[in-house]
Amino acid sequence: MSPLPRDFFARSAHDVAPELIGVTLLVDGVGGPIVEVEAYDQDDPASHAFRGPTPRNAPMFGPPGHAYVYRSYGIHWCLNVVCEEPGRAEAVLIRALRPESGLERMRARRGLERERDLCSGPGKLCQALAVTNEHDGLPLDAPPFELLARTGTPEVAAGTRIGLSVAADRVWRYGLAGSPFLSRPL
DNA sequence: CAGTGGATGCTCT
DNA sequence: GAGCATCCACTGT
Repeated sequence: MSPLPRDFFARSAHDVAPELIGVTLLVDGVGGPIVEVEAYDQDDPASHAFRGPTPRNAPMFGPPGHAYVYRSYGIHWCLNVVCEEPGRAEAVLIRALRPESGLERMRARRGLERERDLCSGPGKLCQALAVTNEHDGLPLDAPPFELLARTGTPEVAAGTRIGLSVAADRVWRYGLAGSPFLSRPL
């Protein structure tokens, strides 16, 4: 597998999101192919970028191809990849992946055995891959990150996003059709 | 299964 | 001071 092209993220999050399904994400060698993502753009009331730049969302207004990591509900971390429609702040939330590499490290970090539950949600995924605010703003084409292009063309399904109190009806969630590693079916 | 509620900390109003 | 881009344990069918 080869690294993603450098300009992969220099596009709208709506174009990038479905193409991330099947891309392998590794952090310090731990991870696997992405099976679920959600897109967020600047005109989106559910997006952290909606109300303009703040200290927290600064990476979203920075160059594409970098990580945006935020704390969720005071407990979990969530990982986004920053995209760039020219002049806009956009990102794709990585919600789930199929555990493939570093299974034992994932199990130890999660305190779980079941493979299906290791990375089936944004908070779980960050715990399994040990992603924290220390990764906020880091480039995705340099260690500890590794993104490997997919080899085939997976069947991508779309659905509504999860856990939102506004703009919950937008069909901006993408996943590998039928995968048992999704946070929820599509 | 489905539904409910608590944990917990930070950001922005 | 309110409100989270969540997860888990617990309840009740």
